[in-house]
Amino acid sequence: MIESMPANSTARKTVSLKVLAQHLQLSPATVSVVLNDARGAAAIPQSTKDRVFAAAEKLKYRPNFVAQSLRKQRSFTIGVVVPEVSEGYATLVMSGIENYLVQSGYYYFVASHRHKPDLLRECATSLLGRSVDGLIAVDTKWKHKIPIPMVSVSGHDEVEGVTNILLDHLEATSIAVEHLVKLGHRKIACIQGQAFSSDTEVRWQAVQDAFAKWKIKFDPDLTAQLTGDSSSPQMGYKATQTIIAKGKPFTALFAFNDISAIGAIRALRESGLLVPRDVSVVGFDDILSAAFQNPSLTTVRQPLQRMGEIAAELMVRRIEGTSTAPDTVAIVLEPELMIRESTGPVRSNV
Amino acid sequence: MIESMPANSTARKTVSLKVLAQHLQLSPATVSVVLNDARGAAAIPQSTKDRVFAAAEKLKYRPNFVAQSLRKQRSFTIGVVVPEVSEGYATLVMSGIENYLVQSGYYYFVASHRHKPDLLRECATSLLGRSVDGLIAVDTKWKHKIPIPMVSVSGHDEVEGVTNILLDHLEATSIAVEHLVKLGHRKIACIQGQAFSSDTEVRWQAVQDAFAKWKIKFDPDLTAQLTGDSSSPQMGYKATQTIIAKGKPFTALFAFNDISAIGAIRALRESGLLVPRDVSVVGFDDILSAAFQNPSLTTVRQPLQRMGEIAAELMVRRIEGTSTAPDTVAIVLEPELMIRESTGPVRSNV
DNA sequence: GTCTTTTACAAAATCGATTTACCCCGTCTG
DNA sequence: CAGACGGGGTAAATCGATTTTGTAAAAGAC
Repeated sequence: MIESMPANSTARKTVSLKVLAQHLQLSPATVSVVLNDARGAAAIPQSTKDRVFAAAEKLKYRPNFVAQSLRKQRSFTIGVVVPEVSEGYATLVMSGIENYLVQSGYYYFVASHRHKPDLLRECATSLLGRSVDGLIAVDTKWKHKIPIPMVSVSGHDEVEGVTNILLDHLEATSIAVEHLVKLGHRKIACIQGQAFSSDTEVRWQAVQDAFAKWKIKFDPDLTAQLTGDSSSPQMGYKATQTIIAKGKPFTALFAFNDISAIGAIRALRESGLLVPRDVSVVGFDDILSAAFQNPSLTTVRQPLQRMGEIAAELMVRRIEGTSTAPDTVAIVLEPELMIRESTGPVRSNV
Repeated sequence: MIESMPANSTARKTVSLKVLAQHLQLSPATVSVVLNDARGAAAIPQSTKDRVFAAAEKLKYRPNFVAQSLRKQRSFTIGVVVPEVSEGYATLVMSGIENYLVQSGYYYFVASHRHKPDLLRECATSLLGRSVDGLIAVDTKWKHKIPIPMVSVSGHDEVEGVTNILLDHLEATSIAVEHLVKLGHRKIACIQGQAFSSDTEVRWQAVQDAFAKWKIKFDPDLTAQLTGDSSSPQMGYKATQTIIAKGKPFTALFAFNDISAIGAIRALRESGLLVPRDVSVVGFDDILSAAFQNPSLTTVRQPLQRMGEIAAELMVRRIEGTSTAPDTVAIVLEPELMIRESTGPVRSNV
């Protein structure tokens, strides 16, 4: 440290408003007003404005985001709470959220709670502490009211101030069951979601309704629930094994989601049942790899990416106060049945 | 607005340091010193400290993060740049990054560039503008020097100040080819990665080396490159079709990654080739669904989640100045061959 | 008993913006 | 010619912390 710092040091400090103003022989206030075209900017002559813009450009002035946030009490950041980052469901929604947010100048923090209630509470408060402008919860049960706007994707709890974005589950299960029924299936096994999943209860109720509607007899022995808190196909694999172990015949299986359907197909295959020859399998979600399974998966498509986009849009609208809708409202999206190879007509000679 | 605000309004402002101090009849400075156990706290008697802590607890004082960031010139936020959010590769790395970051009190912004160079530049500057403390690039080619610490996962460019985390590609391709050779394969087709993928070049070179090492003749006709900028299996499907169309026989296929391997299997099946009976297929990455394909995928496992964790750890160490390693350094991880159902011995009667 | 320390705090500067409230000067109006 | 008005700005407050510096009073040293 004997030598003095060379003048042309590469460690160029970022220019602040103050140095920009000094350089212009103006006050920071004026420069700020001009750059933001704030009220009062009308009084500044165009010549001065041009000088300001030119200098800002030349010195590459970028307002400090943190300082701006502090002053404006807005962070242009929203928190996204998901069960797990490395999961097809959540990432599709996140991708939709991002699509919308980038174009609106927002960023987002992701926090995952791994289905642990205390972790959920913790990441909520820690996001709040980070001054996010809003919270989007994905596939997460949420009971509390929070002091900032909140949008919930596939949350089914009605909480004050929370906008829900959901799939039409009645329609979803109905078209799936209808598809199976029209293929001749009557004995339909079911995989129920994990207790912690926000869709489990609603979807299960909808399945019962669809069974009733299509006059399918409901058999508890043809049902198993996903266990464990991972989202690996392993869980669907195990669930299917327990159903098979009961020994009751069935010709179709309606899985809670694609991940479990994939595991189910493996379990079926290992016990000598071919899909779709012996058992037709229907999944749920239409994750990216569903179309490329072997056999490719017939599944109920949730427009997950779209749901993310809508969530983000609603969020931004609520934050910026341009929302016309009441805060607590539900947006219902329609499912689409993707018919692929994993379902087929029931074999009459079995 | 005629009635005055009720005293028990639910709109409780968050308590700032100032109101906490007022409540304690102390100055903000003192309270801050106590709460942060800063130098000078030694002089404060325990009784006062206790009062401060108690009041902070009672009023639920949470320091304003934005204000803290502004003052400390540290945002405890790092930027993560990925090609695409909804992609198995990136999400696994992200999940590892998150694992480490939460426990260190950091959050992260995700920005995706969809392989567009201008978008990449843009999201870099916009993250910089958000005052992130560091940048982690995942599967992204990076040429520029930036004024903050940077860690690159699977980046192969040597840039000053950038820490690289990479897989031992020589070993990776070697064990894969060895596996195929030992099964009797000699005619091995290859799917090359997209030009924009950061691993493409290195891996391709490594494949050539492995072929030389195991004395496999390299045939350009048994090679196709992934096209398009999506990461769907569709690309592997098309690539495989072009290889098949050439009409040259082959008994094994080494795909650039699992996604393309999945598409490849479909293309093979559609042209009447069974996996692994007629053609063995090896993937790369070991994404979550690889084990649950049908047939399950033999693949070279990259410890993606671990790589994310290491990236995050290095990043935090560099930010906090506790890194012992030089900034520009490469961490090399070892691959693992996951042998599953998609590979088998070559049939002698073909 | 004076001088120096230590104790126990508080005032004020700072981080980098935004925003409110003025101020000065010239011109126009009555 | 006094007062109003508008053009062209600036000083100072503010957001909510941290940090440096300062300063009374009490305690200890000699």
